[in-house]
Amino acid sequence: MSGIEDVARGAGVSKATASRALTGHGYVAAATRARVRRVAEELGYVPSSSASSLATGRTRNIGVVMPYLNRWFFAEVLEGVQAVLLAEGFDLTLYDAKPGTEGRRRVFEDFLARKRFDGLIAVALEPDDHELERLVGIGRPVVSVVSDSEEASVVRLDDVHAARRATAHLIDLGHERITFLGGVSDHDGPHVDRERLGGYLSCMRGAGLDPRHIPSDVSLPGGYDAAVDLLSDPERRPTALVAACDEVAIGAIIAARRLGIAVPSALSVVGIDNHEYSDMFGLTTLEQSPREQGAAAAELLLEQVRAPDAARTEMRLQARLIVRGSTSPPPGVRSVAVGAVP
Amino acid sequence: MSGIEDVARGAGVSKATASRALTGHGYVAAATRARVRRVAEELGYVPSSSASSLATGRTRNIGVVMPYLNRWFFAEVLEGVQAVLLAEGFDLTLYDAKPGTEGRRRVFEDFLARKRFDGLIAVALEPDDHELERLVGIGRPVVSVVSDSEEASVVRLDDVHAARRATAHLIDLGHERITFLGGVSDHDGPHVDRERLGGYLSCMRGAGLDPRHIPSDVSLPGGYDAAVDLLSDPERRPTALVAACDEVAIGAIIAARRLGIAVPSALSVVGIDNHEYSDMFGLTTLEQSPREQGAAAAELLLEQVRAPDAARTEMRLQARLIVRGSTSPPPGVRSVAVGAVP
DNA sequence: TTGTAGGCGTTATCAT
DNA sequence: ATGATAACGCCTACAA
Repeated sequence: MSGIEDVARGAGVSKATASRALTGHGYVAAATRARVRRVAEELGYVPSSSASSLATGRTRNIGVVMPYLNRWFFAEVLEGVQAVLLAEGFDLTLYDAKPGTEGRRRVFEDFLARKRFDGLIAVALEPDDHELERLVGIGRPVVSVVSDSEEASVVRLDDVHAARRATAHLIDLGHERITFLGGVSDHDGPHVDRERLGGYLSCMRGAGLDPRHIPSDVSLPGGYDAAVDLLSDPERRPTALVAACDEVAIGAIIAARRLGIAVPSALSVVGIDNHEYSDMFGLTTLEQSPREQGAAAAELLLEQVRAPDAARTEMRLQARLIVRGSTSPPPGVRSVAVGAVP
Repeated sequence: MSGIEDVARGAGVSKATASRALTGHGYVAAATRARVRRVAEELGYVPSSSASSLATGRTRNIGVVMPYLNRWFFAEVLEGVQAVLLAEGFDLTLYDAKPGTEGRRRVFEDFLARKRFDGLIAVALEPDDHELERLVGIGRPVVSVVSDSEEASVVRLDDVHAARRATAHLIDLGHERITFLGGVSDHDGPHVDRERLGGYLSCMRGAGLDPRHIPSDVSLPGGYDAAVDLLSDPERRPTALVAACDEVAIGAIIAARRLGIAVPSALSVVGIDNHEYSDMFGLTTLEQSPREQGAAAAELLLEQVRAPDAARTEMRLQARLIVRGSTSPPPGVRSVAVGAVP
C-alpha cells in the first residue's frame, strides 16, 4: 500500500505538492502535476479515505434513511439516488429504519450521530414523529423524499392532486359509484395514504357524489383480499375503484377476474404509481417516477453539500395520467362526459 | 463537538485513559471507567469515525455489492444483511453494480479500491466474470451470496436440488408432459437460471421423460407473456410447469386464468422462491429465504472480520417444498404415485 | 492502574 | 511554484 509519501518521493517532490497535484487544489506546474499523477498511477496509489476525511472534514459519502427496502417505491428511489452518487464519486450508506423497531431507535441515536456522511436523504419519514427535524439538527444538509418539511429540501409527488386526477378521470367517464380502496382512514395510517384518500374525498364531494372508503393493507394481497370482499356482494359493488396505489389496484383486478367481473366493462380501476407490473395488467394509473425523485433528491443534496448556504428547495411533482385498458364508461353509459372535474 | 480530550479533562484523566475507558481495551479502574463514561454521556461525546479508522485501520463498515436493488430476492437479502449489521453496530455501504454498465466498472475500479469497509458481501456476481476473485484480491474478507467461489465464503441455495425437487414433485403426482419455463438456455444467461434448468433436465431424463424448455424473461411479465404463448396452443400444452422462479410461475398462473385454463386441474405449476406473493396465488413452491441468507452472510463475514484467520465457510441450503393449491395430479390421473424420484 | 508520546495518512497554512 | 510543518482526533506501545 503506497501512500502519498511514496508518490511524492517517486516524483521527486514534497508531500504537499503531491497532494496539490492529486486533488487539484492550489497551484502546481502542469509538468509536475502530470509527473505526480503518472507516478501515482504506476504505484496504484489510492488515497486513504479516513485520513483525508480527518483532514478535510468531508467524507464523500451520503446517508440514506429508509423504512423499507423491499417495496417497489423505495427500491426505485434508492436506485435513482445510487445512480447519481455513483456518477459523482460519492458512496452511499444505507440506514434501514423500520417504523417502531428498536433498530430504528438505534439508527437515530447511535448511527446517525456518527455523521459518517456529508448529507442525508430521508425517505418517507412520517412527519408526525418529528424525526426529520432531528435529522436536520445533526447539522448536515438533508433532503426529504415524500415527507414535507419546513427545514429540509423536499422532493415529492403531489398526492392530493394525483388522487383527485384519478377520481376525476372516472367521473369524466360517467361513473358515480366510485369507491376508494386501501389505507386506514383519513386521520390515521401513513401520511401518503391519507393524502390520497383526502384527494379522492374532496373530488367526490366537489362533484356532489357520495364517497366510500374500504380500508385495506396497502399491498397487492391487501388489495386482493379487500376487493374479493367488496366485489362479491353485487348490491354494494361500485362501478369503479380508485386504489391507494398500483399494487392495491392490481390486487383488485386479479380479484375481479377471479370473481368473473369484467374489467373495465363491469368495473373500472385506477391506480397511482405506474408500477412495473401496471403495463402487464393494462392498468390506468397516475405516473410518478420514484427513480427520478431519487435522482433529483441526490442532485439537490450534492448542491447543498457543495454550497452549504444554498437555498432550501421544494419539488412537488404532478403525476401524469396514463390511460390503459382498465377504465371505461360504466355499464349503460356509452358516451364519455366532457369537461374536467376540479 | 466535544472530542475525547474534553471528556478526559472533564473526568480528570488523560486522553489515553479516557480512550481505554471508552473502548474497553486495556486496564482501567472500574470507578474511572464509570466516571469517564458518565462525562462522555453528559457531553454527548461521539467518537470521530475517521480519526478512529485512521488509528485502528478498521471502519466498522461493511460493503455490499449487488447488481439489482429492486428485485425481491436482492431486497430481501439486503434487509437480512442490514438487520445483522445494525445489531452489531456496523454501517452498510451499498455498491450498485448493474451488469455491463459503466457504473459497474467504476464500482470495481474506483469505489471498491478505496477500501472503506472491513469486509464485503457480494451478491450474485456472475462467476464467469471473475469479479469475485478481484474482490478477494482487495485483501478484505469476502462472503459471496448465490455465486460459488473457491476463495470466498459462500451462502447459497442448492439450485440444482431445488429444481429437481420441483420436478420430482410433479412426476410423483403423475405428470409426464412437464415444461420448464424461464431463462435463456442451459449454457447461457444468469448462472442461477442455468442451474435450475439443469436440475430440471437431469430429473426429467432420470425419469425417462422428454424435457422441454420455453425461454422467457425471468420476471412476472416475462412468465406471463411466455405462458400465454405456450398455453394458447392446446396441442403443445403441457400438463405441468416448472418455473425458473416464483415470479415466472405467478405470471404463468395469471396467464392460465386469463385463458380459462384451470389451475391446478388442467395445469399444475411449481415455482422456486416462496416469494411474498406466492401465498396469495396458492403457489406450490420450493422455499428459499433470502433474508436468512443475507443474515447468515453478514454473520459469517463479521466472524471473519473479527478473526482474520477464520476458515472459509460454505453454506449450501436445501429448499423446502411448500405444497399449496397450484399442483395436483394431471387430468385423468386420480391417485398419486408413491415414491420419490431422485 | 495511569500518563506520555508517537503515529495513522492527508490536507492546508505559511513561508520561501 | 514548491516545501516545511502543523493540524485533524483517536489509539496504543511503552514507561512510570
